Amino acid sequence: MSQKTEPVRSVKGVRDLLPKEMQLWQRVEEATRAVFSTYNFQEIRTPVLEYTSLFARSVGPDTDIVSKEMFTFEDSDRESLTLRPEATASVIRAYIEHSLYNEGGIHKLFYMGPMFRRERPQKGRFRQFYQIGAEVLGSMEPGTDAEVLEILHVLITERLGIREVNLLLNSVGCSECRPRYVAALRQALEGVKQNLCVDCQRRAESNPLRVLDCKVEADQPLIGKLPRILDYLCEACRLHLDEVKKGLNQRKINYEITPRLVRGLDYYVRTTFEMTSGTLGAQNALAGGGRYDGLVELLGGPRTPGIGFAIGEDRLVLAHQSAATQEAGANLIYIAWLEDNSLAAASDLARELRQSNQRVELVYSPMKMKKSLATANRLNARFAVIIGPDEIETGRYQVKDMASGQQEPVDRTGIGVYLQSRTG
RNA sequence: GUGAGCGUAGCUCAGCUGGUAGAGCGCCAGACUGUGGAUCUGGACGUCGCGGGUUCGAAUCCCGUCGCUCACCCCA
Repeated sequence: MSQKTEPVRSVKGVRDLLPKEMQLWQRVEEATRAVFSTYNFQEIRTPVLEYTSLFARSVGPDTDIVSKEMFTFEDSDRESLTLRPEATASVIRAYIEHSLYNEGGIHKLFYMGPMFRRERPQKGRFRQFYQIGAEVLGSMEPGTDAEVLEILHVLITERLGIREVNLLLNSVGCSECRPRYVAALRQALEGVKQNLCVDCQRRAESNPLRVLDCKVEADQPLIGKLPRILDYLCEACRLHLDEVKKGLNQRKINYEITPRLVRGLDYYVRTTFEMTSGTLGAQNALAGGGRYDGLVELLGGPRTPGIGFAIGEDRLVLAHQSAATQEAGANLIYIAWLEDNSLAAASDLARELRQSNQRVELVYSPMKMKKSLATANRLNARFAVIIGPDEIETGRYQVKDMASGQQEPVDRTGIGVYLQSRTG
């Protein structure tokens, strides 16, 4: 009889952002643009689709992102394409491809948009997620690092009022000093690794730095005794870190030096950081980033220092949610018409009000007064304009303030001004 | 990739040890024929995720499967 067809549905780990939640997203994005603008950052948009080799070369072939989390497929001309898992590589690619370095000076760029990683979804983690990011190209000054961190701080804690925020700071050294540290770490692990969890035993071989990131309680005492990268930094890296710390102190931005902070992308050098919030659940990283002085060169451009960060917008919205409420129909004007012959007058008025940028709702189905006002109420309208035979005849429409219930007749010709002055 | 929990009305959920489906909210209508948010009355809406098994009988028990959620992992 009624054989129901299987309804279509969305792909695992991706989701629709419905109008109700989009308000929050819009507010977050507006604040973001405003902040970036004050620091004279300019927006850049790069494609979602890139050649796979871009990420293999920049992010690193042995990272989790590249080795198991990318949406990669072969195009019909046999080219391997990938849905971007992050945007720094793309921004650098664009910087090189369009020879922006020839313009001279420092490039300060920001972007926002969807990224894709094929992970198992959970709270704050999706397969299509959104990042807001910034990249500064052409400055190796520690003052730049401090300003980049200042932007994060201003946006997240000051502008968006997110609570329980921690800024974790570390230096992962450079190509000169990091290998020395990794060697020392490997050696130290040889002695103790049989007492660590199975994951750590594996990491000790494949990626010793990852051991530092282990969260297993029983492993902590042993990990605490491992060599610290800060003790192995070369002179230049140590000075750089000191200057960044000074910059943060001067700005009165709280941070925590975290020698165990390791980033999941291979291109980072020197300054690395992460911002977490206790309001988020297990996936508590709100933003992360660092310096990547060798990346532009690695991707075929001129030697150019860089630093940047990426904020997880989904998580930012999640954390922002607590403090946010906004009525749907702010300043909405609802037009309640009563008889067929008043519809024309209603739609004329609607068009006129809209021309002066007022938000107007006009429903075309005929309704009784009672239902019409109930609709206005549900839409959370600020005013209802009542137009019926009496109003048409007198040329004065009833304007009702929905909050107070008060209403008064207003001259047809003066309605625009009347409403304008009351809805701001 | 691994583990745990959960899939019943638009939403939130109840339904004990098997007897064939309920509440609240929401929605629609009326009480109130040109005045909303309160109240009352009535109404519509369910392949009980899907498939199979056990049984006279399954939302309930068993197996499988799909989906969602959270956690591990990893990261933003």
